[in-house]
Amino acid sequence: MHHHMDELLKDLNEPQRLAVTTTEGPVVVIAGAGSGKTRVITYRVAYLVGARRVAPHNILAVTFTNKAAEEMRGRIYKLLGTVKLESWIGTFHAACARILRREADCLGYNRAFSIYDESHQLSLVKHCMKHISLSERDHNPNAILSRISLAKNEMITPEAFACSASDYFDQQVARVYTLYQKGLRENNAMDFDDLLDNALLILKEHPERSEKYRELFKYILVDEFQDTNHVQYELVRELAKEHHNLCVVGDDDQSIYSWRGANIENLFNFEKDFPEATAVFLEENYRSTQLILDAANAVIENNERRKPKKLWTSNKHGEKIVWYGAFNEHDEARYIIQEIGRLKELHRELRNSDCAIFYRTNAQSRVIEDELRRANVPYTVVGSVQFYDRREIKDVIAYLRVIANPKDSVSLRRIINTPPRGIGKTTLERADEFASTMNVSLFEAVGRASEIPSLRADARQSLLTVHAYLSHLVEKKQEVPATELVREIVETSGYAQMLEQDPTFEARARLENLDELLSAAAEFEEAAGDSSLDAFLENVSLKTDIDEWDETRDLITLMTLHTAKGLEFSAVFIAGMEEDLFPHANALASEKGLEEERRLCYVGITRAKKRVILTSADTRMTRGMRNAQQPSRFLDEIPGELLQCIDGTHGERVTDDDYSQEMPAYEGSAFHIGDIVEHSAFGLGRIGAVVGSGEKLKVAVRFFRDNKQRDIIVKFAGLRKR
DNA sequence: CTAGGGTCTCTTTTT
DNA sequence: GAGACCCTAG
Repeated sequence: MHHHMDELLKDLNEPQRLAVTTTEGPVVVIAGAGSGKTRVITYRVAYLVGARRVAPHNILAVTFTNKAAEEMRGRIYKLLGTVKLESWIGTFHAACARILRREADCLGYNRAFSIYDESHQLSLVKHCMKHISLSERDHNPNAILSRISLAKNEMITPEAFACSASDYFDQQVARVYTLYQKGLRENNAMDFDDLLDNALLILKEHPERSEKYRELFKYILVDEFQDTNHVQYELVRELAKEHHNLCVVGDDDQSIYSWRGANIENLFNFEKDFPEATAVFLEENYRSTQLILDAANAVIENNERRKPKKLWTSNKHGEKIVWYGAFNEHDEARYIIQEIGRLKELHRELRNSDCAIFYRTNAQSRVIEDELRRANVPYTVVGSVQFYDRREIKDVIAYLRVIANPKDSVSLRRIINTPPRGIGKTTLERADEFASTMNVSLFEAVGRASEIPSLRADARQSLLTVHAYLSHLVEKKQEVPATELVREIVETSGYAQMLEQDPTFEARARLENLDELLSAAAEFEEAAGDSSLDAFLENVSLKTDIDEWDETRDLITLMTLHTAKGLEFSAVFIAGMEEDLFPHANALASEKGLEEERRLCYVGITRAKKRVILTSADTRMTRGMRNAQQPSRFLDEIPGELLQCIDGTHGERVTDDDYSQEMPAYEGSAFHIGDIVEHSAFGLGRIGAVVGSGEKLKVAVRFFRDNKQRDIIVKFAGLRKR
């Protein structure tokens, strides 16, 4: 060990040191933004290993993203120098998957189980709905899926759910949920929620399998504790039962995942559940200027449900926060780009990678990207269309999944006719039918196509051919590394051929992406020292958005506010500071929803070290409609003396010549945003959006009578201006 | 069975 | 404005 532990502790302030050295018993650390939370966690692990001589494999450290885990691993390694770390550092989902690969056979899964991401889940839900003739038109599969997921977050089984389903919607959900869960089992698959649920099940009901983990994890650390859900909390409690050395770190003001089942109460209740817990508060901020903290504090103070605290810093006061009110979203984007250029000229040391643009919804990135591209400014978007979300990548991965787990019929369905092999809807339906009557997997049914009399001869042959092809790969998977399998699939499945025949630029890009997938597999193999297909697939399934981000490149970074949590930048731009966008309309129904939006705003502001630039637009195109926007209430919550307001809607605008063409849709018409109009049936209202022209001129009107917005086609409605 | 075109829905955030 | 999905013609 090249650091003396005393030396190490000198890097810490008083409360940080307390959080690091209180190794025995439960500890809760309330760590404000920028208060050195990561430092506390890494030093704590280093301290456990270095000073308390704890074996690394006796430590379980749970983070929110793989990237955070890797970073932590790297930092600890640096602190300790020579010690090789074989500790369990990773996300909840990764840790659970690791346990389940070993133990899930006692729940009736085999160790090659597939992990279903959202798109798999959705296809399974749709498949189940079809089975019971629920139309997708009347029942939104996404809504059903999220209801199911929330139930699973609470460990509510399909049976229990069915019993308590009171309204029509829940009753339908219950039917789907039952089938869905059955489907997962038949496919030897688990979704993200199952990873947690099943791990907990083993802990609670299979002590013979789980005792060793309680024993093993002498020290447990949980980061971002405010974003844990019920099951995660239970998991941690179970695991800590033996040794009680549980340290949780979190910040109630940064809880932003309640929609995913996260329960902020976990943090509030910790001291009740563990009365002997040591509580540590970290309120000294090392990241931002005092002015930025003042603004952030002012915003978050509007929340009722929080532990009162106030961030402070010894950093200097700093520049005012800028609010630029743009004419529209293009103007907004151009202002941001121009301002980054200005800042870079002003501060020579400022790099592109010191600047970040945050937004509430992924859709907002498109316009910003367009303008960045137009201005030739190098940028990267974290999340949204990630690499592993691309169609061709998903297709090849689906092949791999089928090979790893032939029972995975969701994946099989995806690729059975990609590239086209003459296996259409009817053929697949018949194979499906056979599978359920014979009670075998779809894969097996395909292999026994000769026994399905209703099939046409050519369809039967196609099924047998694809089955033989896949079986051949299944046999091969033991002998060759994952990289080799990827190469073979691309080359021999006809997938590459299909793309090569397609002359479009897009097909070319897809081919390149497949090469990229090969590199990714090779890279993983090298980094993990594991060339097995299962390991590669697990790595792919549990990837998080942020994991793909390469911050060493000098690019301006675009991401959602959610993804931004845990990061810091010199200059932070937050675009779309408008009512109904941020705070988002869907969150406004409840005070709780609004408070979460506010926390998101707090997260955004506190990412900044030196500068915060907030922008809003007067009108914005959403879903092909131009809408009038109001500035976000969060702007009002920042004290005026901390704000420098720039009105971009008059005078010197950041415009561009060929842009002015975008507006004619309503320039010529008699109806404008903001106009008061009268409708024969709905009465008076105010125009919020105008789209189209001539015959097709359509306006969205919010009527005063019921405050509801309706799309009105002017020609039919005989709308009159007042 | 496939391809292509037209129609419809959607957008909150993601492990 | 974009992707998913359905329908229809070959």
